[in-house]
Amino acid sequence: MEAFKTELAGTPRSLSKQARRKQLIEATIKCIADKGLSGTTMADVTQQAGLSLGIVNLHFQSKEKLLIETMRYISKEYSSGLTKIFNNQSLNTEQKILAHINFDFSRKITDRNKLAVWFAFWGETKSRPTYLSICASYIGEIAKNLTELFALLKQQGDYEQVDPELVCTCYTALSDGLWLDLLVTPKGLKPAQAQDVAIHYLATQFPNHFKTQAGR
Amino acid sequence: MEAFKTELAGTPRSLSKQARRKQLIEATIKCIADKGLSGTTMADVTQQAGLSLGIVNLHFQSKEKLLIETMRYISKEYSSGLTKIFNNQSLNTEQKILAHINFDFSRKITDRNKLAVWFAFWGETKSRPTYLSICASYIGEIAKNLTELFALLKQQGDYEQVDPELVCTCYTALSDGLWLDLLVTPKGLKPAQAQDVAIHYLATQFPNHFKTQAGR
DNA sequence: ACAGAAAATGAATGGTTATTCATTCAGTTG
DNA sequence: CAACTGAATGAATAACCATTCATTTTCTGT
Repeated sequence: MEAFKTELAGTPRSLSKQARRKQLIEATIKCIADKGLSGTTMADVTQQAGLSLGIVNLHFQSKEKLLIETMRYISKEYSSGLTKIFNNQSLNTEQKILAHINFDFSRKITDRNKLAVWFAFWGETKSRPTYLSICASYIGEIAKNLTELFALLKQQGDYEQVDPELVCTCYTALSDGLWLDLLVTPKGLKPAQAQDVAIHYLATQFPNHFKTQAGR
Repeated sequence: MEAFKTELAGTPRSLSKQARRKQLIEATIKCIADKGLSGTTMADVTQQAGLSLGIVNLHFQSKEKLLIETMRYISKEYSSGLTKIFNNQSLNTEQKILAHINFDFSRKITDRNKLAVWFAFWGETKSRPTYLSICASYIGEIAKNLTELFALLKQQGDYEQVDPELVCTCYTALSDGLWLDLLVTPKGLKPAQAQDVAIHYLATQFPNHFKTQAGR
């Protein structure tokens, strides 16, 4: 029986180690959202996880490394979702772009706890370039893919004046700004409305493919 | 002589107090940009200002209050600049919008030290609603004014399909996202290019008033 | 069931930092 | 110029917090 387990996705012990790390990272996300990056202590994180004080150092060696892994965790979650869409052979260009937008404003991504973590890290980027270096490559990849999708749609839809790179920059900045809005004024814009704003912009570039939603 | 001074903008003593506070706030901005919000200590701030350790508590009572005043300082700087434009009787609607954009991407506003402070505070907003409450009223006022300008341009330019409120939301989110870009990837987008992106969007709404810049 | 190993615990430690306040310094008044 | 007033200083304090590690608990293989 133990041989069986070992031959699968790892020994029970290593599986458990991964699970513990994930548990601690998710507790960290909750703490950063609740208390801010500066207000999050090891005691907070371990209490949130329902574990003992020393556990973080056991699994991550230091607080700094826990924070870096937390940043990596949400970066990967975001970028892997988009990569899956981009590589999905059964979707055409238009459907991929639509899936991209749906993902950007999905419940998973607009979860205020995670948005709080994103912006907590962005706020420290200038003083801690490590945080940036973690997600820089993901961001570059995403921009490359999205630009390519816009370029394909330009060809297919006969949109001569469209500048795919500019549209990618503009769309990306727009979604960043909408996420900030969702984070700081939850009583204002709702995710579905934020998505409508993003579509409103894309409709200006690709009017035959995207229609601004009527009313709200 | 003392009566004279007292009747002006305050006694020399109080003037000096204001100057000291400003000096400390500016030192705080520099420190937050250099070391992050969590990494900024009282020793850092006072050393940056070239003053002694106890001075912040003397003038602001506590670190928390210093941070709040710092947030208020940059909020006011931003909103008062825009209010001045909005109230400028010698500008027409189009010129006011153009002045607004120019201000948003001016050196004063896109200064990375100040952007770092903005985003440092945004990142803590969820856990510290005080930060939000400080600038919430400024933000509301700015949105109201900008929406009004877009509504006027809609009338004057015969842009029937334009939704001024939507355009305001979209423009505001777009500039937030572009500022984030300027902060985190200074090697990428430059302020002038960011401004071109913003104009590119406005050109889709008001094509007779704004033209997308050729090339970059 | 037992030995050995890994995981988890949390009290103790040491370093950091906000705040205090007795003292010093600078400016003003009579 | 002497007395007074408030600003500024920075050593001392007290609280906080990341990290360590001796001990306990839990799991694994035989």
